[in-house]
Amino acid sequence: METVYSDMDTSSCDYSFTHTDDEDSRSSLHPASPASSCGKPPASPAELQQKKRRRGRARNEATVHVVKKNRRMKANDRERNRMHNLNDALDALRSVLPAFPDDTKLTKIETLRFAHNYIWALSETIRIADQKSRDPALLLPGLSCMGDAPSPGGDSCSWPSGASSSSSSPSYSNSDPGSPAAMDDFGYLQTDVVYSYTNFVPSIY
DNA sequence: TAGGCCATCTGGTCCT
DNA sequence: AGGACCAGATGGCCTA
Repeated sequence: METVYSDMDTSSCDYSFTHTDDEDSRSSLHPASPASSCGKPPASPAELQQKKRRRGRARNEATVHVVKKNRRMKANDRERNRMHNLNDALDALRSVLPAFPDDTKLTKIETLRFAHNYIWALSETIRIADQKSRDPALLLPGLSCMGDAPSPGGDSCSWPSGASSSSSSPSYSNSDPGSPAAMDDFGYLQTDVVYSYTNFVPSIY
């Protein structure tokens, strides 16, 4: 794409710039046409004087233009860095989330939704464990898999709908079958938390 | 080839 | 005034 910068006094044939995206990175401005090639007859001293003034103004505008351009480039640079920081944070988030067997990198939106649901699952686990520690006799129906001995088969473990008045099921439930994380054999059984999480995965994703 | 995801640019707005 | 943040536009790459 080429943009023509000609916000100067065009009648003077001075300082008309062409600009391409490539040139942006090099911060170059090209005079499109030399001032002497306007094909006009020689001007009177008064006209020359006026022309000089106009050219001075054009130079000022050219300076303003260059300043603006430099400011834009700096802003672009900052924006780029900002987005890189954001991506680094997303990578850090991915790194603390359980990895998937097929090593598929979660997309940005998937990472955020996954993290949201994962946090929810963990807090549910803590809450239920806390409840159980206070009253061991308390057995929550539908959470039989949350005990001390998770069944590796991961059979009918599921999160009870409305297990608590203080908890709500994750709002981000993407059950898109085409999603890279929709997997069947997710066999990480390191802790109860992870176990409950892994059993939860099919429904949170 | 369409659709999804991503990086980058850009202009506007808000904040310090 | 300058930087941070945001959202829209655009183009490239990849995959079904």
